Amino acid sequence: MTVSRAINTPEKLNPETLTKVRQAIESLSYVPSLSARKIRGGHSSGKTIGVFALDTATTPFAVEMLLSVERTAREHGWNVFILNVFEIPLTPQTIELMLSHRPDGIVFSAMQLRELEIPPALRSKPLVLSNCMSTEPGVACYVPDDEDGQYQAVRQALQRGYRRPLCINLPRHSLAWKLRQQGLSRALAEAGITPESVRQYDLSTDDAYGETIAELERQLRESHGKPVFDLLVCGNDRIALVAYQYLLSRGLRIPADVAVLGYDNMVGIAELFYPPLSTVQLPYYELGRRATQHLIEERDEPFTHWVPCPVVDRQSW
Amino acid sequence: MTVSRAINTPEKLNPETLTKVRQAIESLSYVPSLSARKIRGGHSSGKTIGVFALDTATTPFAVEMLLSVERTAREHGWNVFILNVFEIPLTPQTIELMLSHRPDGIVFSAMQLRELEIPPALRSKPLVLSNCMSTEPGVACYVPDDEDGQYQAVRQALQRGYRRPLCINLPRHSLAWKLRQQGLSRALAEAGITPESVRQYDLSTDDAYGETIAELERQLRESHGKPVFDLLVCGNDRIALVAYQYLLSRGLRIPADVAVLGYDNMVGIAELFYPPLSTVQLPYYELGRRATQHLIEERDEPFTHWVPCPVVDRQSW
DNA sequence: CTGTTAGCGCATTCAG
DNA sequence: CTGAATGCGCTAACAG
Repeated sequence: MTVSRAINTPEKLNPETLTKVRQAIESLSYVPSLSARKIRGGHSSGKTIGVFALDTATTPFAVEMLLSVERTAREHGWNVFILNVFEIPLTPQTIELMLSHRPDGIVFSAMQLRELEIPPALRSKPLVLSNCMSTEPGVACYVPDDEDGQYQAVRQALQRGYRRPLCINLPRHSLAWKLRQQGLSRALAEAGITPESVRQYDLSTDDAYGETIAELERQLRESHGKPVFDLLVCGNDRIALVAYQYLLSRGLRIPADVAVLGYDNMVGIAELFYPPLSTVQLPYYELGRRATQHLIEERDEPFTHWVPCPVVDRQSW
Repeated sequence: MTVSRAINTPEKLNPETLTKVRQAIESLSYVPSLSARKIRGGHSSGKTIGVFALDTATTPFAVEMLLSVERTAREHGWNVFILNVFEIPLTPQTIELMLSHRPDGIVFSAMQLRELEIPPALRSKPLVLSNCMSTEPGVACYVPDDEDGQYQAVRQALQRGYRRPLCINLPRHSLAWKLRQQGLSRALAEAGITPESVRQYDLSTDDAYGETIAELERQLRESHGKPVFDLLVCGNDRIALVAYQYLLSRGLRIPADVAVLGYDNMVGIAELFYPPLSTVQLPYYELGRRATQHLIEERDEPFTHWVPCPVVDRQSW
């Protein structure tokens, strides 16, 4: 008991006793058992957040979101437990593993923005989604404000004088597609450009490679190598990467001949574009942070929270 | 007690009782508490591996290593707890947090190959390093066999007829530098090329951007745009990415004018090179898997285990 | 086959 | 200020 007090409420101990206990702790390198603390229920050792992480393998850039959950939680004295999952729906075993940790709150995070079904078993606890949305309403979720992100970016591009955009969009079925279109339209409208006049191509899958090149080739062929577009708006940085190489290899200069705008701001990659890529940042860190705070502060706002996507101003426009 | 048996040794129960218990479990959606199980010490619920993960923020590609730890452990009924760390040496708090989970074994993993000092407090438990090495001997570690990886790749390139390589290497102080040089020399020697005759440039920092372009520019200027090298051996895919864009923008064709060889095989990126990048794969998944098995099988082989780096044959050579 | 006892490590409560 | 009793959820060991 005295040891317990030495650790949790040292001020309640006689200084001499405290010193002695501390020496013992030191020499034995004693550390209290988290399991034993948790079992008692008295949350003196901090509560626990359980995190489901989807798509970590395929989209590692987004791990920032997990790091921010971990950081934010720890700053508030909470513990975090991350469970990587590779498929949805979650298997019963996976859910049980999560629940067996007795989390005080659950974060469901997807590295790739998606909509998904939340198993009822999870709704018994405080739950928040990060970078994903629930098919059913009544669940708090934090997602990138793609509408505004795309709007801001295109608006800035337009302000710089570009007038003839070509868009290579994410697949139409993706959650972001519609939002981005709205943002684009809003910016276009403000500049007095009719949406119908802008060239658009929707990728059919997430694989950007072949189609991006094919579309660019088509556009360039039509105009004998001189692009009729002066701004290439890409659904993500991966598309932009492919486009860059293709454009560069055709002797086109970026941004002199054509400006390029990405989306995502892939950590450690976007800076390596030649020239460095102007893009819109997916706010992974913020997503994780806010979702975590939602849990910690026991907020009751079971709706969609839009997190701003800052425009990252580099040299491709 | 009967519930405990229903879960752990159902065959010891009367089928009727079992059914009843299971119904109760179902209707209450009861899941045993991991903490309570762990506290008892009897490892009926599986042991626990604690993982320190360093550099996760800056090098997210390597998360595969963490996923394989998680998978491998789970396949063997072990639990995993990952603790991301952002700096070394580890702070006492971080170490305590790890220890408070009472792990049965510890994996120290670095996303970026490095050498580091292991705090004595950790050596009290079974310990294994993944993608990093200890400054002191006597610690088991699993690291990429960069010597052989570089050797294999250059050998294959030489077999394809390339004869005048230019190497843009990792910084000289990096752990991989020497190994790669040895592999390179071995391949060169086999082909009868003297190491002195090959052009080499060592990056001064991990930031590839400026120096890579400057070096390429220098080389091309010397020879009036016609490269005297027919093979560009890059210390990593990021260097290759920068080089690609520069070469392409100078009207050079890959691999017709110059072949490019990367290193790392960055997931989701190397495929997007135009043309797709031939590179050497850093075996993150294997690193994690073997390190984990080392712990699970309680191996006693406290030395460096070299894990092969497969050559990934794409279209840049 | 099922139930009882006991104890894992900790912290709340109450006694000294 | 310090200690003893108690119970958290679970299961090994033993009793019925």
